[in-house]
Amino acid sequence: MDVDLPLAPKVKRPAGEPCCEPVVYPDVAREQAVRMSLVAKALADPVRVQLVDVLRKHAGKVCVCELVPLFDLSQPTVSHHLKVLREAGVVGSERQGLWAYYFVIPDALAELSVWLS
Amino acid sequence: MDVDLPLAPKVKRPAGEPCCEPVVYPDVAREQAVRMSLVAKALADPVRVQLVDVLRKHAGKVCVCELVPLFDLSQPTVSHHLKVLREAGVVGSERQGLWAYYFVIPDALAELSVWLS
DNA sequence: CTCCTATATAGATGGACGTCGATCTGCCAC
DNA sequence: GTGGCAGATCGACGTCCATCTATATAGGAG
Repeated sequence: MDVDLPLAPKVKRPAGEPCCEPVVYPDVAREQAVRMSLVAKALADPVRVQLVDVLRKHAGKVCVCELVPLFDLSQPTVSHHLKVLREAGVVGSERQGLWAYYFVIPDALAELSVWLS
Repeated sequence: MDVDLPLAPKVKRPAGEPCCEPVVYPDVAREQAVRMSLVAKALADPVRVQLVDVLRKHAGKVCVCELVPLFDLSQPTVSHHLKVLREAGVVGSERQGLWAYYFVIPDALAELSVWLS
């Protein structure tokens, strides 16, 4: 019962190699990482990337009736992807009579863009 | 049976508004959208964003044993996230004895970064 | 060889995602 | 009012994802 139990961590390195230097990681981005991962998740589908691409290249509002025939998808599916982008703050929408128009919100992509470059 | 079925599309516009102008969308990016969405999916988790952030700020190889204690996650979960990043081509790995070192592959983020800016 | 350590893999589980058809909501024309 | 149209929402289905525990692999120490 009173034997020496080998419980001490001891951190025995197999050789004299340092491996884990005591480098400090100041955790630069916790909330920032959450924000950027949400934008990345909104872009984690090729359809949504193409939707944003079309909206950005148009530099103005684009009617949904123009977006739907661009894809081999049903209208509800395209509407769902637009909703995902809108809830991520990447695009905005506006109704005019029967039609709905979507546009990009450039600031939403800025943080991720800066971090990537 | 021989009545006039109202099958003609007719595209009746509620008013004289144009709505859908005949703008051509040259489908700038189909495979490109797939590639970028795969990179975005790899970044669609805050843990993976922070992993890439740490690796980029270090500008060299970082041992896994340094990455695991940065998160409140089990070691297999961190290993899983590193695998996701590696399969997306965002990071690379290298074994030295017992330890494994990970590093960023900058070119993987270039396409998405350029497109975002 | 045996023990220990660092990492990867396997299997399970609860939850989220992409897609569809069907339906609902407004709006315009008549 | 009725009818029709654009778009959004709902419910369901199959698949993928993030996490865990448990186990496997592989290399060094003794």
